[in-house]
Amino acid sequence: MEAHADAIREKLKSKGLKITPQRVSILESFHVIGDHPTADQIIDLVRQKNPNIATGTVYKTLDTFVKNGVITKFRTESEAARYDFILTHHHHLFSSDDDHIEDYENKDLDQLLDDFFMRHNIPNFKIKAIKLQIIGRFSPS
Amino acid sequence: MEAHADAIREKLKSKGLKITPQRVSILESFHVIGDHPTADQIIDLVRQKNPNIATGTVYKTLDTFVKNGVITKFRTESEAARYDFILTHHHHLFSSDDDHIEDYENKDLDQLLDDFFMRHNIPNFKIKAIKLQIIGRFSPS
DNA sequence: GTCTCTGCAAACGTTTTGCAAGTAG
DNA sequence: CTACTTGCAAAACGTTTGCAGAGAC
Repeated sequence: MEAHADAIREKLKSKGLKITPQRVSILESFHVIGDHPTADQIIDLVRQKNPNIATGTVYKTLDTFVKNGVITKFRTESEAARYDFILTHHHHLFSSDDDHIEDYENKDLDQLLDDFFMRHNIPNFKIKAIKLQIIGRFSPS
Repeated sequence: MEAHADAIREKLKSKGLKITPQRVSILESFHVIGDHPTADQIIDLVRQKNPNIATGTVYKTLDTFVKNGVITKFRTESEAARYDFILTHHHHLFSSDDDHIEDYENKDLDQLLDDFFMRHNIPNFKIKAIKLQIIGRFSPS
């Protein structure tokens, strides 16, 4: 029934995490919401199928996933943290009008930045990662 | 006594904001804390000289300052928002070990990014600003 | 004198915690 | 069987709000 269920079980197993219905539900929700959900959005969605799931459980689970490299967590201008199912290095486009966020991935850009900082070393600082926050306006396509 | 007091009064006046001891204290605190303080750090510092200042007042004041372009506000991986006294466009270096943050400003970098996105247009998106989060490790100088 | 700002306390939204009961392995 | 996970409720944390009194201009 759920197309991603097997892949999700595999992923949990490969990280040495126990497979529970709650965990599977939470990971499935990323495929439905797609975007970059807040904990609250995940709770709402998961409760449609599993009304008894506790708020604390979702937070603990998301935390476990972040710690085990299943998902990542980031923050925007607004209060609530957001979770990201995509693990490969990427940047974000932020709408200046609302909370909408999209991914942006471009190897040339990353190469350009690498080259730049190779040439312009920052004193007493060793770069581990560079993330761009690209703020602007989405226009209807 | 306070070296920056006059400049601060000028700045408030130029923005059409009333000059109150609380507002002056809060702006002075940026020169003491230097870094990128949280509201909480500002409250602690301001209370050393002005023990009666209310939490709500500090938040409201910081908000007023942001709205009037006196300071800016941004978020990091951690919970609390941070405030920035520097208004010119700049990027941030984030310590991967602790909460330390430093500014990074480089016109060449900004030019490089402008050129890049001029050549690589993002469909249905109009860029307004680009902020780099440069994550890494500060080494003792 | 007017209008804004301040202090206070209550409340809000998000997230964390402690613990007893439940469940995956 | 054991260790980890869940549900629940309380509380912690950062922040916002409403209001009455105080203060800047």
